[in-house]
Amino acid sequence: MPVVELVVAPINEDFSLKERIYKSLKEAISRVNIYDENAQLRLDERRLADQFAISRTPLREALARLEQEGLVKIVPRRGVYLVRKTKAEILDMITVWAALEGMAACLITQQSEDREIASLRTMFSRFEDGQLRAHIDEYSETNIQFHQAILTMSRCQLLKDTADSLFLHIHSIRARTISELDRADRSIIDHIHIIEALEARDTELAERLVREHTFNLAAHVNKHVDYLE
Amino acid sequence: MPVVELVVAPINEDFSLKERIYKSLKEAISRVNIYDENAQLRLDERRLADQFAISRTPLREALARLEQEGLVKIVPRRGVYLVRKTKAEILDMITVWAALEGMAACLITQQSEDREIASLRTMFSRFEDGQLRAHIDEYSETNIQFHQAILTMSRCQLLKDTADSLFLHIHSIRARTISELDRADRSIIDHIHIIEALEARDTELAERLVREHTFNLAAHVNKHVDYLE
DNA sequence: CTCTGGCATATGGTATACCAGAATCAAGAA
DNA sequence: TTCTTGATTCTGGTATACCATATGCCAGAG
Repeated sequence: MPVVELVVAPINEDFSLKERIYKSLKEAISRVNIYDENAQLRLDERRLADQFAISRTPLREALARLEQEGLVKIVPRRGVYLVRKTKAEILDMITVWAALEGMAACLITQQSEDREIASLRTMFSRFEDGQLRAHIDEYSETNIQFHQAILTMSRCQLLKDTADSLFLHIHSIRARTISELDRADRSIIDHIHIIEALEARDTELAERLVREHTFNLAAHVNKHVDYLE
Repeated sequence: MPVVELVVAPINEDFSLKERIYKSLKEAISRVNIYDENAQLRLDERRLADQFAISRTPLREALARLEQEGLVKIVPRRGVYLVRKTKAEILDMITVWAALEGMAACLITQQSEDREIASLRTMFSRFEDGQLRAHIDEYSETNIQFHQAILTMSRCQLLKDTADSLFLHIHSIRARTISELDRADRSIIDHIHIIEALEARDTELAERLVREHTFNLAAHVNKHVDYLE
């Protein structure tokens, strides 16, 4: 049957400026190392509005959302500031992350199919013996993807969404600490053990390993990270 | 030394309108049974602005925050709507809640003092044998306070904050289901067992009991709650 | 009666103007 | 020099006007 009707695209195009501004700002913030001592923490509403070539109104609505998310702090009549998390807050985040990812592992052992779990293994195939240290940057990325995959496989969208909102803050920490070689070695071993526990459908072990892995990060941060005040 | 200086109140008064509007709206939303078939889900920006006697700008910034939180949905050129969660989303929330409260229980067994844990017992002293059914409404409130207390005692502020953001949605469900008498009986027994596990510093048991208790709510919702689509 | 098209209206989106508090700096007094 | 003080400027807060689209009503064509 030939097409006799005009078929048009559903058109969606995220229209609103405030939505695009929000995403754009969030993306920009994630690229700034806010813990660098020279980091510019102050944002200027009017200057930003100029740069985006929009008025302050939609920009302010985007900022209101970012404040709700804890990325910026708006101080009345003082300014808008990027928020630096304290070490205690980072540790709190890691604790919550451990709870979320642990639950995800728990769910995976109960409902995922074998081949799904097996797919986790392939993520690390590139980094077999000896290849790890040569591709440390690439591994850092894979490391993050692994944890994202765990959360996604839980099939609990909120679990992943909640973790994602923490991710932005933990991201820079994890990427920074993984570059220490011995931690990368340790990390990949932990991951393999986690995968094995998932494959064995050992709910308690899988969850325990995930938590321990995450709490190792917490311990590391607690001991070695000093740039948080 | 006599007071020779003018001593004035510390002045704080949450200045910004948008902050007060935000809280006020959130509070108002929590009082509406959005699942009632007659519930008015549509919000009118201009009418609300009139009622608050402010302009639309700060109101819209408050709405932007509420949207970020998932309480309302702003549809471009259509309107602002209160969000009805689907049953699947409620179940997801309960899953995340279980992860959070479970972690809280875990932390409590490791770091709380005995007297802190003991204070949980006193919450239920009013409802000893036979008194429960007579004060079912009051118990519903205590029930909620118990779970809040667990999260607070974890000393992980983010754990509690994250749970609080879910609380608004779960609140009405928990309050509604608890009024079935047999569930209240079961509930108080579960709570006592949880407290006993905490007192015994049995980390794994405490966490498991908390999770099971929460998942019982999920199962109940899954089976008996039909007003969510 | 049914359908089409246009107009009036409602509603959120955006731009702009103005306000008030805060910071900065300069000038003058001690 | 140092402190006070006031003016200027900067910044976020708020109000208001206007825009574009969605919706509903109604008249007119068929």
